[in-house]
Amino acid sequence: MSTRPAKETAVPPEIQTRLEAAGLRRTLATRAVLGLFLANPQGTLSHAQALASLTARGLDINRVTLYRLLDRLAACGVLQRHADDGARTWRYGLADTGEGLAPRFECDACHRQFRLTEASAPTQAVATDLFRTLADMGHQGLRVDVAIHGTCASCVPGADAEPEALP
Amino acid sequence: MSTRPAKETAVPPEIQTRLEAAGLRRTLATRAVLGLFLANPQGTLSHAQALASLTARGLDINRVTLYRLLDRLAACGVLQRHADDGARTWRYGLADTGEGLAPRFECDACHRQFRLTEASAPTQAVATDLFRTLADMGHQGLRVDVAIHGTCASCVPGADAEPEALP
DNA sequence: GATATTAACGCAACTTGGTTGCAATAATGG
DNA sequence: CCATTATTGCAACCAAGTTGCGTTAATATC
Repeated sequence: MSTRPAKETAVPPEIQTRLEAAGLRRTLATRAVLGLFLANPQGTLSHAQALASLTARGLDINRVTLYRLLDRLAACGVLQRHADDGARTWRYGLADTGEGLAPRFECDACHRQFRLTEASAPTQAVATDLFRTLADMGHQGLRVDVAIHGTCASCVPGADAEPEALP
Repeated sequence: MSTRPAKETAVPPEIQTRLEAAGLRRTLATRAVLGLFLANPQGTLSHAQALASLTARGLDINRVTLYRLLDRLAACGVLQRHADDGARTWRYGLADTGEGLAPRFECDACHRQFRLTEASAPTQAVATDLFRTLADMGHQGLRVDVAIHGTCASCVPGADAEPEALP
């Protein structure tokens, strides 16, 4: 086990820009949390999961601090926050950077989530379609959120290991 | 103001069936709540909203009772429950009966929601597409939930009346 | 490098939406 | 009418998230 601090995942310029634009300070916690999400760009984390990961890495961050940090990152567009259907919690994930509007898969069993980037094209098409319909009705559509609920591969009965549901 | 009890909206056979299949009893509360949703089939209600409506109609139902009743109705497939992105609450609406998978519109300002039945066809198409992709990946997709976030017509700046955000 | 400014932090108390245990009621089936 | 069992109401409880406030530490400026 290395004695050096965990290697920092490189921060994409896209994100770097947003951080600076919002005037966020580069604290230990900020970098750690950012690294957490960059390590698994398609996944999402609940506050509890993130806290657990940080603690596991030796970082002792106050839970309130983490709440606020996640909020801040979401506010400046680096993270995206949405309610978890199933658990009554928020989930955070890296905000969609490119064009594609990727649908999310949400496992009803383990509550894990991940973006299905490969399926973003058709979704995008429907989205623009919907926006048009809405505009005609006088509403203003801002974003479309496509969530697929089901059982993920590793939770399907018969899979190797059935991961325990995380908070 | 009439002294007769509020007229009961006719319960569609589809729903009737599910109620009986689950062996639910036809209590005052059950009928009242059902009527609440049947009165506005496209809309959704939070627990708080439903309770307020019931109270406004003179029904004095315990908040816990309502929680449980809503749960029961959702469990037997009459209602559909999903987390409200924005408020940290559940929202209930009549379950989709027919084929069409209607996307939901969710107003960020007043938190009201309603189904866009007219836009269900293209959404359905994408859904079946997604299911196939997911199946190939080893997941078991069960249902797709399309939510559009935005500002509804009556909350768009310049509208006649801006309804206050409801809990 | 020293200093001022202010974002970020940690703690404790609080709020909200929802859940649980249990005794009292009231639909339904016979 | 009686037995059975779903449903109700109450009170206490719980988990996730929020707020107020004094302290710490990035960043900017000298």
